[in-house]
Amino acid sequence: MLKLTRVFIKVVELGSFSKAAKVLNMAPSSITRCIDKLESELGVTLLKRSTRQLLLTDKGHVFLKGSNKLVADSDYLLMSLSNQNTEPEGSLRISTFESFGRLNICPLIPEFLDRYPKINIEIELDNKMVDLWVENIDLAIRIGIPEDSSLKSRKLLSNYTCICASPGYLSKHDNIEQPQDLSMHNCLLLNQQRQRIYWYLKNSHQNVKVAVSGNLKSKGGTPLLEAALQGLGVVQLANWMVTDFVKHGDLVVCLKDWEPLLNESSNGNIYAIYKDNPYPNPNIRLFIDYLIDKTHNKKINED
Amino acid sequence: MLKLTRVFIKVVELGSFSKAAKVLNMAPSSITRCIDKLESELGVTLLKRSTRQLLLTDKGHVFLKGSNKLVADSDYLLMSLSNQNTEPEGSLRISTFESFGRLNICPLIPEFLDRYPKINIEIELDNKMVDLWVENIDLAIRIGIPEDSSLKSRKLLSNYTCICASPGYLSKHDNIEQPQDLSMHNCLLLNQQRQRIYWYLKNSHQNVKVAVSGNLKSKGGTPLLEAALQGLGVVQLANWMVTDFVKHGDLVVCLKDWEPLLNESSNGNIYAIYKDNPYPNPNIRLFIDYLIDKTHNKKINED
DNA sequence: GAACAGTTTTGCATATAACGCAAAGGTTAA
DNA sequence: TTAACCTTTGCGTTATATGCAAAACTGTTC
Repeated sequence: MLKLTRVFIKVVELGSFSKAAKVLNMAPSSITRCIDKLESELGVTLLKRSTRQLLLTDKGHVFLKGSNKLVADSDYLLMSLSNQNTEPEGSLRISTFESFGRLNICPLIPEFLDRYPKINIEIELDNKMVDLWVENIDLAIRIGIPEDSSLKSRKLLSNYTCICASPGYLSKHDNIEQPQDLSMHNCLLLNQQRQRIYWYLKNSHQNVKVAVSGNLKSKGGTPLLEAALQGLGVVQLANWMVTDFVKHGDLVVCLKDWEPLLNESSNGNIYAIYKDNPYPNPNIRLFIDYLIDKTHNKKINED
Repeated sequence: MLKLTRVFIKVVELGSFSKAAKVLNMAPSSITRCIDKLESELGVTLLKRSTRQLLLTDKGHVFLKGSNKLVADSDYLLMSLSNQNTEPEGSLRISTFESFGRLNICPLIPEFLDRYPKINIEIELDNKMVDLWVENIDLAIRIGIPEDSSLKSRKLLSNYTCICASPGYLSKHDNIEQPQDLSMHNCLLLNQQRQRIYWYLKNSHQNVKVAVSGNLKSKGGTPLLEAALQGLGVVQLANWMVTDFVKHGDLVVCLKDWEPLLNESSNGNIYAIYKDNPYPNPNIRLFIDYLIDKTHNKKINED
């Protein structure tokens, strides 16, 4: 029942069975069955379902409120069994991609360690894909959800991007008025896992995919940002990286009527990834909750 | 997990796998497996097991307390989904100290159950200090307010006491004309949590504390009352216990110009104690209101 | 120390539940 | 009306739960 309740909460949170299925690494049909079973056990209808939207019933609202508390109490109980009202302590090994770690995670660590001085954090900023099991990483911060079913993920924030260049670059090169124009520009390319050769954009009535190329590639955004600031080319970077530069006029957003995506279907979200371990290090949850709290309250340059 | 938790609670309550199996209509081996699975999921040992007895580990105690709360929350949530504004029903577990429960609570129960026939009451009369969370007691009746901040209390009535002895005892022993005289008498002592060795009295211009001793001690007032009636000694008991005996001359109040106290500063009040639970069993409030109504309208031998 | 009675545990076979794939059906915006 | 996306259903496979019977364990009594 508690597992079913967790599924229900995730479904409501994402407003979709299939989205919840992705996050929970389950098939959509299993989500359907879980909600069916929960409704059957409770004897009430929780959701008015359609393929396009889910609506909470009145009883669904009542149950959601109570179930959030139930799950929180359960989590707390589990945690109190491991910590026994002691001050959180122990180690936490974190891997995060460089730019996000440097700009958004590292600044949050001192306050966390002030709050929990007995916790030791080991953090690596690098842009290679790490195997959490092999390298014994407790927590990785990544864009997108890994397909590895032995890992769990929790969304930290969305990862909106924009395509921008410096005023200097734009004054010396052809105008960029539509996506295809990017082909004629030096595009600074983010390498992730495989070589990126397309940028994807969408607006209100179409999605396009543009073949792009350029003379600078990097797995992380930092070198690309620096190159763009110096007028080397056009770059697609996350808003949390470039917002301040845009504000100061060091970078100009191009193709404002289009939303750039990170792959064919989405702009990618940033997730906390951790091992699906029946005996998890409680500091993992502690740090994730801390991050969620910080990201939700501060809106780390998400939009 | 919730199902496993319910099995655990029943096992602890009955102190036996096989007894729990009978009540839950399961095979004993299934109980073993449920507890195995629960311990595995939690990563802790909850019970030291032998074929003759089960002992809760420290972590088992922690888990028991939290699991009772979890199950109560879950039950409340289920109940709030089904019927609202319908006839009160469900269970109510009450613990009260023996003498007060026998004399003042038990007589009120039949009328309460006549009024709410769908409620089931389980009441225990005993003088040990119960942990409401661990023993899953909905409502305890006690003298004084507990220091446990997870509990709430509501005053039922004051607890005036008097010091008395039987005429037979008094005719065979020295007069009791001032508090210090009590030291020379066999005083029947109420044990609560720690050994009582003083009686406290006050009048219009002074408070005194008298060291007393005697050859009979009990946690509850009933054995002391019986011994006093038979001339064994002097006793300090609540008025609601002795008023009728005083009226019939079976007991004589001593030191009428002094008011006996239960501790250094007060005579102690009687409180209804219940868990500070955001989703309380509504029957608790119902019963407390009923008790308040009865005690205020009837003045249960309060003075 | 041995016998005994009651209890938990283990091995095993069977029953039940969970799960994902693929196809069918439903919904809504264009 | 069509297309895209989503939920649902049928089905086969896999995983888990369950009870029976026997073994092992525990504590009391003689």
